[in-house]
Amino acid sequence: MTTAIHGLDVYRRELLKGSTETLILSLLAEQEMYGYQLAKEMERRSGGYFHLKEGTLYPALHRLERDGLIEGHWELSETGQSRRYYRVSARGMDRLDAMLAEWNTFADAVNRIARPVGVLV
Amino acid sequence: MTTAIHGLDVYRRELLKGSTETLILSLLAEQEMYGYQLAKEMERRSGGYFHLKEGTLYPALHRLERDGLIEGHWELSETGQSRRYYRVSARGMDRLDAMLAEWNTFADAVNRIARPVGVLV
DNA sequence: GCGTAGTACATAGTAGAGCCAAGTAGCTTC
DNA sequence: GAAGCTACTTGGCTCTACTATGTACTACGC
Repeated sequence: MTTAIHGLDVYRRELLKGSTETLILSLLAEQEMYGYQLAKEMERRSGGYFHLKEGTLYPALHRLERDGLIEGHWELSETGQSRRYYRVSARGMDRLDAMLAEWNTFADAVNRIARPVGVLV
Repeated sequence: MTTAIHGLDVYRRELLKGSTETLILSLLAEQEMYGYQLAKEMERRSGGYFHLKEGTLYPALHRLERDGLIEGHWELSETGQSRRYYRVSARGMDRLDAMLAEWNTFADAVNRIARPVGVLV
């Protein structure tokens, strides 16, 4: 019976909702990257915690590009594989700032409710 | 044009996904409450940041009860209104501990990616 | 030559959560 | 008796992460 464990898996997935785009923007703001590279980098930095699936990553990139927050262009690697590199637009940088501020506010609010004064784990 | 603002609204809503149940469990772990009271208390503590809508709150309570994490019972207020009070079950307390630990891990992972060393807002 | 594995991107379909909207119902105030 | 607050319920909608599958190229071992 994996019910209890499964509950936490769902929980982690739901936590991720709304954060993936911030995470993607954050990484691209540092450096131009293509999708696959981005997924690997995110996994590396989070110590394996974040493992973006294709069905999450690519639609998210498409959304960000559609909204004008990132800009993509094709490049051909030396091995002959096509890669789509993305960089953050000016508008995307503004949005990233706003999202990070929002994340701060959100995390503070959660801590005010879930972690009353003096309670440490 | 409210496009930019709207984007952030969506972001906040999505951030909330996966956290509401933790927040509800946290408040109920301190004290028995009924739904309406819980919503007010959450709003009060978060300084108005969290404003749970009925369509979010009550289904969430039903889910938590269905999963055996909280237990509810009806009481009649002195004004004659029926209220459903909830308290956290033993299983719910265990789950809450796991969720708070998960929240910590998640928040750390986000900060590792979105806030590289030395970058402060 | 062929199977396997890794790289790299795309997308149809599914499930779950928050929200809107509308409804029910009791109480108070005017 | 209409409005407004309290208090709970539910159907339908949207959005997002995931599953699964497909395409296509490269590299390796046999």
